[in-house]
Amino acid sequence: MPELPEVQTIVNELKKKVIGKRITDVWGDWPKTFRQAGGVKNLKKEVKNKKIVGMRRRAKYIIMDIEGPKTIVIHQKISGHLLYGKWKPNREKSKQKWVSAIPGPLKNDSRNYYIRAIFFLNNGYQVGFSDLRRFGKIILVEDGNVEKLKEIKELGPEPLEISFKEFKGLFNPPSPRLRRAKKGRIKQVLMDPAFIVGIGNIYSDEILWDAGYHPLSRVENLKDKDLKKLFASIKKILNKAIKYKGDSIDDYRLPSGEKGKYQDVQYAYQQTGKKCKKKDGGIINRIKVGGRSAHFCSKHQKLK
DNA sequence: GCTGCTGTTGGCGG
DNA sequence: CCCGCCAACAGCAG
Repeated sequence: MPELPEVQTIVNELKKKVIGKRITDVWGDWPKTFRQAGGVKNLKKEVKNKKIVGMRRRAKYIIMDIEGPKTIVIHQKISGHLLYGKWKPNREKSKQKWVSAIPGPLKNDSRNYYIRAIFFLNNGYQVGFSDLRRFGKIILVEDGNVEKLKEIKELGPEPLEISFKEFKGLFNPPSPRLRRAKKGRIKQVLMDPAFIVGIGNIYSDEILWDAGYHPLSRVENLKDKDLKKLFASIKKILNKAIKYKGDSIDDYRLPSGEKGKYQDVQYAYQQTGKKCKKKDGGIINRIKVGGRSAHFCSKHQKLK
């Protein structure tokens, strides 16, 4: 699933390819994907012949600035990921409408088959949006209104951009976000984008494994030294995952179609039944927390 | 054929 | 009001 490290990787890699290129055409076949862009037809009209001038990440959103008054905002949701390649319409009768003209993972990894949208560029390449489950969203917004989008304005801070002092302030009053001390189960708090952004099911499990807290721990029970430990693990794990170019255990792939490498080193997520990598005699267990699966070591992750 | 999984929002009930 | 649960969205695996 694309979380902060995956979205950051896609932005980093794609930027190198598309900045300065002109969008010559847009294709799409799933109206819901484009609802907040006024439909594919409107999106095409607004972005055609516009140069891509910037690309950045906010939370799990990709923000693509183009010439003129509009900005493209993309959320990849569960299975979406942006790819950079060349696709041709498939002439044969099949579920697949576009087929990669470039051999390798774009062509042979089924996670890259589900092309729902294509931005055609003036260098002959295309940015394809593969999204098996079709939950992804492409939004078109006035440049000045990006931060006012309802999806963006309620978001919490970026975990890699805040100090410990700011982090601590999120839990304890006085905080601009809180009237009273934050309460709740630690896994759900980490995954709450209105509290802190970019952390989903994979990295909440990984961070809690590293920090040594059971996912059902209550944040109101954390002392300053516990918050310090948690904060250090957030930075450490997210930075490590960016270094590994994300986790491809599920649908996420790099813009090249290749897999990230974090799944080769991950500690907890989807490791049910395996021995804990701390070699502490613990086994990775799985429970439900807020309707989501939580994976944790039975030995070293303590309930607070 | 049914259940579970997944990010995010939103609604319901205790 | 707060908390926890669940549906919705879509498709595939088991």
